[in-house]
Amino acid sequence: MTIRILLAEDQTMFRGAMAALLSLEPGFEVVGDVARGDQVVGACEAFRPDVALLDIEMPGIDGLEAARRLRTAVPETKVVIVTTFGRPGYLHAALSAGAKGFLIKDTPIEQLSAAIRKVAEGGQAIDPALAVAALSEGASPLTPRERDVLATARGHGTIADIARGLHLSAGTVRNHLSAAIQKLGARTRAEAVEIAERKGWL
Amino acid sequence: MTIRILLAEDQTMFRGAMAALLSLEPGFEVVGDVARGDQVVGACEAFRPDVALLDIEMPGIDGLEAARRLRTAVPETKVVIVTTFGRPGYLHAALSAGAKGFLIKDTPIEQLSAAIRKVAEGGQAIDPALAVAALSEGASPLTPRERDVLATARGHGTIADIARGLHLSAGTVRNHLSAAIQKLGARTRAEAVEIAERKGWL
DNA sequence: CGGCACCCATGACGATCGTCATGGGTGAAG
DNA sequence: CTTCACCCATGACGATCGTCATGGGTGCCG
Repeated sequence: MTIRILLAEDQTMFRGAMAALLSLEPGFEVVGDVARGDQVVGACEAFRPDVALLDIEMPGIDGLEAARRLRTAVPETKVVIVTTFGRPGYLHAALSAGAKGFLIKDTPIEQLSAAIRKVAEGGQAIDPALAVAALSEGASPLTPRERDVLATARGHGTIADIARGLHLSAGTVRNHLSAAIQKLGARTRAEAVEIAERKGWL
Repeated sequence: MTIRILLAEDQTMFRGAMAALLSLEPGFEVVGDVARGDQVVGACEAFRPDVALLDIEMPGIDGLEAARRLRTAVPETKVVIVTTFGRPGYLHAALSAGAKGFLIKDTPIEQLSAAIRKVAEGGQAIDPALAVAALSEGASPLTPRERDVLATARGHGTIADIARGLHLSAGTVRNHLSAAIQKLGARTRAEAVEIAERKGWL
């Protein structure tokens, strides 16, 4: 019985290479491949794959959001997240989105094949190194609002801009930022954004 | 006559997939693959490939620096840069580093194969969309020192830190940053760093 | 009900930042 | 030699930022 796979990945070259390679693997069949997150649900509804390989960084909606929607729309399709960045927050988000597998792209293809088989059989496949990292890092210390402010701070320059973007007073924004800066051990708004982004707390 | 290829790419999964796929292509032979920029020259000296496929973002030294060193160390090996980010500055840097080809990873594999063949025969293969972008963007407006200061600003938080890292007075750093901010049309040091990074002027 | 955490806001303080004017030193181009 | 661009530095100014104290509002939980 062959395992039917859907591929979601925005880099055309990588997507093509993976599709070709997985098709060669005995017992695998790549039934579709998409380049955008917002095409995942539609493709899965059409092809009914056993496993969906989702990148996180994609145009449209990201892989995590796609996984969330897939869980209710096509629950029989198991999700494996394959991402470039081993951010601990990503693993948390992926698991709570119902993903059964989580690998970073810096792992050999043999492990990817093994993970696909394991997940197709109803098991799980989590990158062990990332699991310990996620445990040691812990969850985000930021309150939801602090997260919002920090996320808006990435891109817009001045505090006034952020305040305008969130319909808040400038003082409130400064307070949230100050709290975030302290919690993250940063000394600048920019540093705080950098840290939160690296840990996947954005 | 087969084309001998060396692969330099830090993402294991991508590297493995490309190696497998290119090996299947008739007339191609992947003679080696490395994961770090500082292993490129050594591997090329050992294997003498016709074409070296270099990623830019790599640990050790980046693909551009590797291309520069390769030109004097193993001049018979032609360089093709394959990178994730289509930053105009990258194309400039790659060409002046002696690269014969330049593609972004968001292009089909068939075009990669075609580019490899063209370069192996002594021709060139430049992504046309990027070429026009590089021409319209133009070269970096930053002076060398402004570039240094901006590069140091990415990471270190306060001006005092940057000044310490470059053995400068805080005032001088502020002046260079002010000039860079104006030239880039930014309103914040962080914004200026962001813009310069996106255009490949870091 | 009484904590408790989070949200929003205000005001004030010192530190830092971005801008400008100014000046001296170097090296390449005319 | 003059001009020009770049480098480094200093000082001063106003704007912004990060911190703190304080207060009122909400909703959850023991």
